[in-house]
Amino acid sequence: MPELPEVEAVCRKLRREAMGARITEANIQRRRITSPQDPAEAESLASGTIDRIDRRAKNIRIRLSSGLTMHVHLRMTGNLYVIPDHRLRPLATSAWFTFEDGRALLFEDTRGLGTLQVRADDDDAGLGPEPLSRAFTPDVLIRTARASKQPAKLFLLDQRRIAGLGNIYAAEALHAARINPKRAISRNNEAKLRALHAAIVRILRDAVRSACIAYSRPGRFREAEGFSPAVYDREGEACLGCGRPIRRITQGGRSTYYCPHCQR
DNA sequence: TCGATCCTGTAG
DNA sequence: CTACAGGATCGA
Repeated sequence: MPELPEVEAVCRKLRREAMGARITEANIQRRRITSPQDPAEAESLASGTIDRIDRRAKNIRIRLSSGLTMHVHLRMTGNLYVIPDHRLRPLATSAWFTFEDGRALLFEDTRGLGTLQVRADDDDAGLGPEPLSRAFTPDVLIRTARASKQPAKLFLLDQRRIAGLGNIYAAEALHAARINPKRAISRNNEAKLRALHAAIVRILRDAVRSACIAYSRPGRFREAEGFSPAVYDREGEACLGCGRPIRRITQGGRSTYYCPHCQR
């Protein structure tokens, strides 16, 4: 389930629970998650105390006292959280890191598509601006949009343009801005692009807020109340704007939900 | 720009 | 049984 807001929530919770912890043992359970890095190398590098935890796009970065950084990407089904004892780890464990105080940082991932690498730097090459940072201004969006021939939906999913938007929130933002997902992003006028910028920021902020509430509750689970999609996963249901049915199409191999009437 | 691919789980 | 899943990369 992780898109930017959920990753942000995971990150903030980790920051409260794992900052300053000393890693005494690292265990990569699924070899492929570190690819192309050798799992043994990742294990040997993941030591020392945790100095900083932050997020870039959908990556969680855990900075270690050695100066190295663990880069964790949860992909579709990953989750990263602290458990009281590593022996409590679930079956679908991709990696775990024991702390000096007996707790453990757990990387759980049902599908196992998530990744973890220990790298010498915060290498973000190629990622676009963070949509919730000051760098993401309406003018930045307008400039990059004008230069792209991609369909609007694929443009929003392209991490090189805007870092961190995913399938749900891309669809929601396009609906809020009344933009047709199939149409080239560059063919929208300035007013629409400004509306899109505002929609992205507002929707992500709201989603971060509800994700944080959901994740801060005891247990390791959630269920984001507070956020109910206007179009996502609502094929055939009534558009909240015009009452006509929401349609589902495929773009880039993934579902896009939109209202053909409101989003022209 | 498409389709396949990495995996497992669940809904229909 | 098939289709699909909130992600991203690769090669044709």
